Amino acid sequence: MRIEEMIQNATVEAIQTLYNTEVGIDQVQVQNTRKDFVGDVTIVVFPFLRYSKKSPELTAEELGTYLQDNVSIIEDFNVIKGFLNLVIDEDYWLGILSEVYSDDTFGTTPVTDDSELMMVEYSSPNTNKPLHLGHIRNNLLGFSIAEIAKANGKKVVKTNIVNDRGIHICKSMYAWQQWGNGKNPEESGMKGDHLVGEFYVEFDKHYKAEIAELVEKGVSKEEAENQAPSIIAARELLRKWEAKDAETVELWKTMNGWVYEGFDVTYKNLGVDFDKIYYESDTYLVGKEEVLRGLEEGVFYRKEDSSVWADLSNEGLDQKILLRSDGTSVYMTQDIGTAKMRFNDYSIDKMVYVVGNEQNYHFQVLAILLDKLGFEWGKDLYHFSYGMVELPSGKMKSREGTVVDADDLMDAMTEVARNMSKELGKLESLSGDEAEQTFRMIALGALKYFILKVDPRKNMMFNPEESIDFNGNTGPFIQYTYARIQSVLRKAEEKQVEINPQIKVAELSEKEKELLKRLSLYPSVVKEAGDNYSPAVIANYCYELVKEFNQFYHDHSILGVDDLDVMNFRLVIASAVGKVVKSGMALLGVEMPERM
RNA sequence: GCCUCGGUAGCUCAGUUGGAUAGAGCAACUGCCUUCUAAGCAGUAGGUCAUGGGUUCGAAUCCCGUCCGGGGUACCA
Repeated sequence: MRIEEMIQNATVEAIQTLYNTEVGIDQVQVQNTRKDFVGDVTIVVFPFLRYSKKSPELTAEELGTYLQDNVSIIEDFNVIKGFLNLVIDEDYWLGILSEVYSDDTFGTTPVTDDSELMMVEYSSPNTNKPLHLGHIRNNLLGFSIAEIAKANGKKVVKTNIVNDRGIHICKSMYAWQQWGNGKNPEESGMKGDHLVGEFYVEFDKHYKAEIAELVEKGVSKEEAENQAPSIIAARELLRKWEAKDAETVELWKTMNGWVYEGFDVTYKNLGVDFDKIYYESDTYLVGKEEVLRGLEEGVFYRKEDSSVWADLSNEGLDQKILLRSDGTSVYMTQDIGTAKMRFNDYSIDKMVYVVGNEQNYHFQVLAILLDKLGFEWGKDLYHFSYGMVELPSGKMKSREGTVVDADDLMDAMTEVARNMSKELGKLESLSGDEAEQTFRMIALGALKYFILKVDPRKNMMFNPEESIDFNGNTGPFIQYTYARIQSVLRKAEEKQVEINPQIKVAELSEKEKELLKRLSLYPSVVKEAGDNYSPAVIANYCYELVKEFNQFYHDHSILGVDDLDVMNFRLVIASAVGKVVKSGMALLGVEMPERM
């Protein structure tokens, strides 16, 4: 049992005995004692004054006495105003330490046969352009949430819905036909997704010029946007694609193939993966069928222009289109089909969509629509809604080229890591390959930590010039500390020092005790991260732990002490910190280098 | 207009179900590499928690108003 629960239970019991009142366990606030006070955990007694009908000090005194007498690990207590500070027996913390040292799965819950199955959808790229910084946040969050769920004992299926059809890819296809001159990734040496993205931009350039030309001739802007030859051609391609025109489908397959090859590289570099991939081209028809079924069953209605709508005014929302007047499907249609297919394929207990907060409304509607269509899981969907990534220059816009490209960013950061490492004279003993691998690890560690340490729900600012930082509260700082711990452990091994996790020392220093207390928190941190879908909780915990260790490391020599018991004890602490940090960072997808 | 999310140091962010004197990092300034890795450590400085009220033993945190910003708002995804 966790110490917090233990004390909560004992306090409930104390209040029952002393004041003859039943209180709920969650009414007992147990928190870590603030640094400047004596004690390890603190109970706030203000809420109990109404039962004790005594002053805060007296109430705390009474509770403290009871707890000290009845809970074996409570050694002492003191009272300051309404705060009851409890001093926990050192043996308790030492017990945690040897647990961390010997249990490789410390803090995690094993997956069993009857574990809940959670499906996490993330990434969800369009196939007309390469991945950018916004996708990076999505991918890192999705991957991390899946890992955190696993650590909390859930079965997880990571999934990706690829938006491989629609007007966007037709724009790239048309531009390639018109101005591509048969360009392809092999001959041009360009990454496939970048190549296709180039034509998407090309399309937009021509499209804009055509609009301007028409407006010049006196056509209204709205009409111009519909009459521009490029857009008409792109729409024609979409129509031909839906009609399964052989040539069009062939081009579509080829260009998507280029994009997938490119995506594979990006995903691999980013360190994310998927268990099951769905394609919109497979799911949109299922969605259409479902909408038509809903129409027959009277939950949707058709307007005179033959478009299909859902009336959500009873839910406090407005009308939502489900099929266009020309019968083609919209975004929502596809999501209905995808959901149906997924629930057919897996027995999903929890469906999580990792999608930006700009789509909050969409998912609110999706849940209601699925519910209306009779899927009992509809209202249980969880939209993990994360904030946008903003640049100093403002919002990223693909078409305007104001995006930070994912591949470029990773390359640039690796470059910085390499230069910095050389400047610092590090890793000179490693082979070129090993060093290169470490540079990448550091660069990705910096990027992942930077993005995951902030509250996912909030918008975040990314300044490409300043954000590539390797000092302070960063991934590399954590990696660096880990590498130093490994270095100490290697040296201990060279010296043939045996490590015994059971050994005790006469007295714990303040810093040592702080470290043990923090280590004991890891399981509840993992749980909290799982409950709140927040990798940031883990990132911040790891930083605090590592910072604490670094201070310890500077004040306490580990291998330089004469007392073997003390050396042993400090080695156990170092090793335990290393293990927890590695485990925690793995939940963020951050790898730990053995040296750096 | 309506809906929704936000506003904490110059900048980027933390801040436990309301708890003790609001914390980190960056940037600035001071020290510390002959000693287990200085991608580090120690220190100085930097705050009317947007703002006005309310709730109570206690508010950055909860409620209401105002200001500022992001996002959404019927045939883009």
